[in-house]
Amino acid sequence: MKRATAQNVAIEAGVSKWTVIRAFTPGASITEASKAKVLEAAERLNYRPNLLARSLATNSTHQVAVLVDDFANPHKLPFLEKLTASLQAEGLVTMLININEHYSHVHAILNADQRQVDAIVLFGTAFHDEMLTDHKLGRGGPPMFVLARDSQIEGVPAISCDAVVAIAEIGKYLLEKGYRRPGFMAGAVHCLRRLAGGGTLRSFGEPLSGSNSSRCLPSAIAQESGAQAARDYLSKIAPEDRIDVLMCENDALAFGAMDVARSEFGLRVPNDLAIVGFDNAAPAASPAYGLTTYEQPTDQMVKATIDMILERAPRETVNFQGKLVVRGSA
Amino acid sequence: MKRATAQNVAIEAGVSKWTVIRAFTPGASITEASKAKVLEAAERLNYRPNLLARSLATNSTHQVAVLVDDFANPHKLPFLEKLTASLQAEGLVTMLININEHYSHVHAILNADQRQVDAIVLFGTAFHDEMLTDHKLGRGGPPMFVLARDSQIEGVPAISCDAVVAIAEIGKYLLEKGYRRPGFMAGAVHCLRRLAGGGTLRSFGEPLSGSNSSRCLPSAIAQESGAQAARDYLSKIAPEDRIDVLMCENDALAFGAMDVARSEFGLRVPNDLAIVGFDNAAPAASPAYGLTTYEQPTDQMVKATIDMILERAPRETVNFQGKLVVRGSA
DNA sequence: ATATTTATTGCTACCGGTAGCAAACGTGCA
DNA sequence: TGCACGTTTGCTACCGGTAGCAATAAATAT
Repeated sequence: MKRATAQNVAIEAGVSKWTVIRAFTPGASITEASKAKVLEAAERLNYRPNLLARSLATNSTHQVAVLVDDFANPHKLPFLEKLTASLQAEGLVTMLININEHYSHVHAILNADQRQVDAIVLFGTAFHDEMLTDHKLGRGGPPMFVLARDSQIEGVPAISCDAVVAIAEIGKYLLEKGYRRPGFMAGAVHCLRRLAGGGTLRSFGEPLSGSNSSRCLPSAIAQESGAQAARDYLSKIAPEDRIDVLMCENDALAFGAMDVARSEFGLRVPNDLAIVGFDNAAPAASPAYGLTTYEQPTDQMVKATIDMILERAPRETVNFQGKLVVRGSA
Repeated sequence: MKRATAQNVAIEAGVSKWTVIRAFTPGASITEASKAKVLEAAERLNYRPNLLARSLATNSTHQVAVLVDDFANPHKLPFLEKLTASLQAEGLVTMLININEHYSHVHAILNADQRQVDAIVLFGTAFHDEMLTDHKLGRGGPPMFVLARDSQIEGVPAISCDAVVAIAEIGKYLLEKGYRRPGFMAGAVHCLRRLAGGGTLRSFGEPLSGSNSSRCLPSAIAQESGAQAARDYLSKIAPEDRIDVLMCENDALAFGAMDVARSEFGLRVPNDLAIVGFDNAAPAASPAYGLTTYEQPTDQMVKATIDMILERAPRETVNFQGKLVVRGSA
């Protein structure tokens, strides 16, 4: 059975299709009598307005594309929950696009654009292709935003946690605690880093002043990668030459590293090796890990993103301050 | 700058808009010459077809709504990753809808329906409201599927992991290991349970034959709830009266319970209390937990779901067999 | 009772495509 | 040169709504 249209309801109710539409348009000019008549007919035919047609006519879909490329980070899930819930509260719906080796950013953006989404959110994902950004989407394309990562792209605001402040705060804390030989573990997805490489280490080195220089362990983003990177490092470097604290770009890496350090190398955390994460993912709070980490102000970030999408706030890069969550690991 | 339409390109290229459309329709009847002419003009104007208009005309959006209500379960994330990736590989895009106290199933289904999605997948979510299912969506609505949970609803096929087999297998294993006093912890979201209440306990009780009866600890789904439920139970029941193995409806509950048992009650797992989860979520593999759990065949389930959506397979409930993953916790 | 204002209803045109028929075009063959 | 045939192009009608003007009905003023 084909679905009923406004026209069908109109015939059923003995009015014109525009009257039917009005019955479904809040605040439209229509008498109570005909509205009731229409609603009754609509009920009989089980009519529900076609939002596709409306979107076409009004040039607004109330859909927001959210691109994610790192499903390995457990932190993504609660963040995604907040984001979707908040979007829905504003009448927006989420188009979730998984960026991977078979489905590139360009692919995703082009697709979202053709589907006429109201905005595109690069969630924890950034990319370079200026050619696309500037040219293809310059002309009437949807606005783009980068969430939870910094943006290198002109005209694409970023909504993120202030990495410099975060690093400084973590560094200060570690320094006070007496750590002097820090190491940094970064995820290696897509050439960009949330806590951008050099800058990070320098900021961290600074509070530690003349201390030993930092070491960087590259890896892909994921718990298993964190484990592997830690394994490589610990088996290669003699105990006396090792770092005394490991900062990880995200908690997933930290969990992997901690697992390996404890169970494969018998190291005590934090005594033999302290570990700091970033995100305050759920398992960090569990006594099994007790990870000292840094919590992003996700509520603020989500709110800011939506405000920009709805043009309730200027569309420009903003940085929020997170907070250090001290637990047993450092 | 407004986006270019086929009509604009047509004028630019000196042809009719239908020729423009044909240039963008694979296999359409058009000469190489005019196709090149059109593509060049399209490039100049930065034309990209409007999929909204196409969807309206073809009556197919290539969008699939995925409803999720339990973001607290870490298992959802990799599952969601697979689902989105597989959908995208088939040219389908995911509309992710977050079901919560502010946004009900009915709300979500109605919205998805009005957006003309090609299918609705209740992912790990089930609901009763037959009134809606039968009446409202009976008439030309999108097909619905329940993924990773069983379906009570007539005409809504479920794609899930065979719970009876799973429970039997777990029970058999635990029996062999000598456990005799099992307890079961179920999530209490929305009245439905994946391993439906009574049946579960009976299946589990059966292999344990004449042994002590099972205990059920109700709670909401989430790690914190698991912790709370375990805390309540352990502080209330004397050590000698306690269960010897706790089966949890999902890993998140198991993690919470294990944390509490170990760190708050000093119990050794599995010696003092064995714990079994369900899902094989990422942290289960980590030495920090080493959780014995049951892995759902997610690949098969996702594939089956998509086959049904695309009508490559009959739309009927299917059950796949998972496998027991034995680790240290039981 | 009639004129004037206002609320309600119906209308045309349009959003940007698709489907499928009809005309125009070229080509091969008689 | 003329005709049949297949290809290419253009056309009308349509998908299911929205916008905003015009006509009509109802309410108020004179």
